[in-house]
Amino acid sequence: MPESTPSEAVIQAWARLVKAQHKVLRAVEADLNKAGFPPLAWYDVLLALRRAQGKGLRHLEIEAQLLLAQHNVSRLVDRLEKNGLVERRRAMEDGRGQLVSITSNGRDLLRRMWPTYRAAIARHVGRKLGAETQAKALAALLGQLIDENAASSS
Amino acid sequence: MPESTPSEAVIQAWARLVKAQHKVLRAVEADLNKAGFPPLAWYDVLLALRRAQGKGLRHLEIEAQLLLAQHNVSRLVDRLEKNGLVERRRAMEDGRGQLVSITSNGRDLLRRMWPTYRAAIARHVGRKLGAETQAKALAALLGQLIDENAASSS
DNA sequence: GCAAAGTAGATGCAATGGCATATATATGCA
DNA sequence: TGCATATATATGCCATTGCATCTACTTTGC
Repeated sequence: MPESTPSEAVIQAWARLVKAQHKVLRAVEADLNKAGFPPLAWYDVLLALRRAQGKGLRHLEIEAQLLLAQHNVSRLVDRLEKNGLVERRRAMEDGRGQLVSITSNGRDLLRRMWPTYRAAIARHVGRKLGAETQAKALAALLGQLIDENAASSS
Repeated sequence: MPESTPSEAVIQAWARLVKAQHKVLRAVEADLNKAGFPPLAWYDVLLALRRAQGKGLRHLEIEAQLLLAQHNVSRLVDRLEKNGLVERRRAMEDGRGQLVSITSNGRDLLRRMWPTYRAAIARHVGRKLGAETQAKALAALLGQLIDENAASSS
């Protein structure tokens, strides 16, 4: 059953999802930019690489974790490499593959960005949500939207 | 008091906000694209114009409603005009201003897009939220993020 | 009434993203 | 083995966005 007509509440949730994210993301990016830091996408990639420990990640893994298109990963990694934040080496099990790993400069950037980033999250998200329970509720609901097979019954 | 350290729940809410919006927006845009329709931004502008009735809107008003940068409004309106979906005329109270209004082609596009758009919202948002109360709760929480002066006490 | 400052919108340029396609390697199967 | 197909990543081209600046008109202060 298609259920092609969403309720008013669903439409409003959708509209606000787009608007809230847009607004908050812009504000956070602006704070980072003002402090002289690169865009959030760089942070995200570096963080994923740091979590992967020394092993490094394949483009495919970065793509899946960050929901990026393949060609964008390729070019984002280019930029990071050009800035000395990551290194590429060929994946030995697969001659087609690249194994991308974070450099010490990359780790350093992560460390230096975090205080600014953290403060931006607190200001633009934490401060707007009165209580801790609201943050938890929001995280849970958004989790459902991300989840491949949530609800769907109704 | 700066409160520069957000709780884990806030950080998670932030991370999921970005991820959920990204994922859902992509999916909705893909559905529209697959059906041969222009990007959502066009719909948003046209919808704002239709709501403004015959009077039309200034660039400034579009900018504020859609959270767009000024120069982007200028070019987005260019594209819409080129496609015969909107008309510009000088604002008579202010010689610098443009008054943008929707054409009948524009109205027609809105009508034709809605069924596809609506179905996409139902599929990518409605279906993931089990109950109506969840949609309402999500809309309310996201509303707080958009609200200029929400909470802030804590 | 006019110069100075302000505001609305446009535009050149560089960076980024999307789409299609190219290149290199890997795998499957006759 | 060897060719057809699949997979991983790169790249050319065009559209869109961001940033800075430009132009045209308006308002303010004298």
